[in-house]
Amino acid sequence: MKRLTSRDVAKLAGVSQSTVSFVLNNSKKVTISDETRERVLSAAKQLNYVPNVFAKGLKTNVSKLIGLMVPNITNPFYPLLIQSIEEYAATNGYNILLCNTHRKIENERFYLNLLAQKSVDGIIYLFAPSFPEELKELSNSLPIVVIGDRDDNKDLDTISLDSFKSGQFMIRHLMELGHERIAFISGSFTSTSLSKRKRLEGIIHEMKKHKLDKFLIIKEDANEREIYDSTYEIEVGTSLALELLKNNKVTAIVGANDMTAFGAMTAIQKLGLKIPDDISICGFDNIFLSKMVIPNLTTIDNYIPQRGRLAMDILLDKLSSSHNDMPQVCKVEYEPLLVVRESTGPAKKNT
Amino acid sequence: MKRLTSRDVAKLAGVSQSTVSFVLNNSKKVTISDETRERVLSAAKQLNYVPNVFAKGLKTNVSKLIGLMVPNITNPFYPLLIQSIEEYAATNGYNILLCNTHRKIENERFYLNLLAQKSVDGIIYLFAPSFPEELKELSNSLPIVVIGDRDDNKDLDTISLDSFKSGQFMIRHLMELGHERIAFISGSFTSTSLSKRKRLEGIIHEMKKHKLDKFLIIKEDANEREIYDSTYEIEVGTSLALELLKNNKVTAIVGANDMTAFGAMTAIQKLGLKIPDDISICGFDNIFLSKMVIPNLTTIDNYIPQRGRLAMDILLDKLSSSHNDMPQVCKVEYEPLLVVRESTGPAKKNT
DNA sequence: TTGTATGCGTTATCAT
DNA sequence: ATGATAACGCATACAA
Repeated sequence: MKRLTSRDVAKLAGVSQSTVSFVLNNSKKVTISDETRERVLSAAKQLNYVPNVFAKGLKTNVSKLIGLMVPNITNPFYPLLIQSIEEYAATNGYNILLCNTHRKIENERFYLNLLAQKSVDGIIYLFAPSFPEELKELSNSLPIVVIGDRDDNKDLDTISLDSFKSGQFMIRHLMELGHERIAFISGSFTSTSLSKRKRLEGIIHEMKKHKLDKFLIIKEDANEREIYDSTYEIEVGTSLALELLKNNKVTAIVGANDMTAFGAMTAIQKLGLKIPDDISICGFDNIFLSKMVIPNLTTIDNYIPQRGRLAMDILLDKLSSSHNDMPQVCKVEYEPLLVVRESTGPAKKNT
Repeated sequence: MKRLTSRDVAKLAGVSQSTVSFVLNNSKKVTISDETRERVLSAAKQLNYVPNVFAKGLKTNVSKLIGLMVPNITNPFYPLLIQSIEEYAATNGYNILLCNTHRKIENERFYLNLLAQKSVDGIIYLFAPSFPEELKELSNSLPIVVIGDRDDNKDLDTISLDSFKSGQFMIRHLMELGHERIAFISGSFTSTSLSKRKRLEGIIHEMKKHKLDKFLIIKEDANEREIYDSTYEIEVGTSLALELLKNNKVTAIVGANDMTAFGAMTAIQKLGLKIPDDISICGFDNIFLSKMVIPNLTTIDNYIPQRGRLAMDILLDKLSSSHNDMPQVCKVEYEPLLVVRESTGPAKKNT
């Protein structure tokens, strides 16, 4: 059973192989009589003909493949992003090549090489790339879009969201509720977790503005653990919160993200404290769990699906528009959105 | 800037193009002097030569691509599976082509065609395929492995786990704790959720064995909703549990999976009941969240990472072993493992 | 409007 | 041990 080719279709339809190619590609440069077109089409259907990607690619140099660099697929934040990208890609005939880096630079390196080999048509990064210069260079030959934080990189197309502002927004919200003694807890800052860092900077900036920065406590996990699943983020939240509340009086805890906030909630409940009566808690990301836990978590929405689709949109745009007519770098920034739920309330007065 | 080819490497190394091919592929049929080999290798490195996949594929018909059919990537159950598969695939030079079907049969159809076009080297299904006959046919030309439930399909390689037993195990556990009035709650059974159905069957079977089946209450969500993210499973758990507890006296609730169980926990807490003192609750899947919530959830472990790796192992095996020497169907079954945690306890006596 | 002919960059067979 | 050469299946410039 040998694979059938366009030549077989041609034979059945009684035309030449090139005519088959014209018909099947809807070639505009050539006009085909309706009758031959019909014959070719039905012959192709009858034989269940599927063009050979390799031969096609060899001529056209397009693979209809998009490489997707993901830091950690088990963190619920990313599947949402992946889903929106994948769905949109599929409807446009593109497939997603999944590259889960585990936030390790050597994996990123590995996949970058692999993607080059597979000659993907484009790459989407869901985190700040570790080799920006190299990617900039690469972006001359294939479109690359980064979904990440503001200033993740100067020279690449980026769909960003200003995490600095996210931090500010959250603190403003807490201050309006009367909170002054606030703690920020976070897992260790890896090189790829720019967002966390920026959130903290925003927080510090806002606290300073009101001369309250001496009341800010920052708890960061010391051990640089391997992050293999998001259990880590939750555990860190629990342990840091427990440690924190042993020695400090705070009226609000800000988690570096929702997962860490969940961990902290667990700790608080363990200690028999009430949220938000005794202590307010909030996170970042607005992952779906944040509206499922009790109490619902106050958080910052990052426009995940929207950004995913936009990234794919930009990619498709560059792919279609003959590739070299818009050399300028494209930057889009979303404004973070505060989502107030049940886990934050007025600061407890007496302490 | 035109792409460089093996011919360029040959020129630089001062050998013929075919020699380059021999060296780079470590061809066993031919012996190359160490000196030429060295020259070719260094020339390739110097030029940063990357072989063209299309040309290579055209000759060899291998893409080093594995299609991965996933029902719903936002359900935390799947990223774990995906991760183990992807990681193992990558170390063997294979890439994962992600196909998120949203549990819709038309998407599955769509992706199946797409995968054929991309000429993947193999396919892994993470759910019971909707077109088993077609896949059986397909499996003559490329390996297909299903990770799913026992009897998901007769004729395909399957890494299964007997969900019927899972149901039995759970009921036995609850009966040992003295529970007799038990409720099972579940989202609507779609065609692709065989596991849920089997779990329920196991539950019913075990209850019948002890003549307790008239004390079993089954709550299934009526509306066939579009499942776009796993929020659904949680919400269903909450609403069904609320409804259930309004009219019925039960001492234990079994969720169709961990997510649904979480939802039920939320409802129970809302009603001011204590887990497990007033009511026991348990789920299936042992997703990472089940050991993070308070109280920890009693559940059934499904050996997710192990099964993922095994699926990839089988695929790799079939890919390497010249493809036709083991025509028999491969079936592996894992035994479900009961994981007892805090959410189940002795049945409340007085009611 | 359709058919002929060529080349894309490999691999692999056959000479040398 | 190495080089010339013929496919692989398709797209496309050119001829008819």
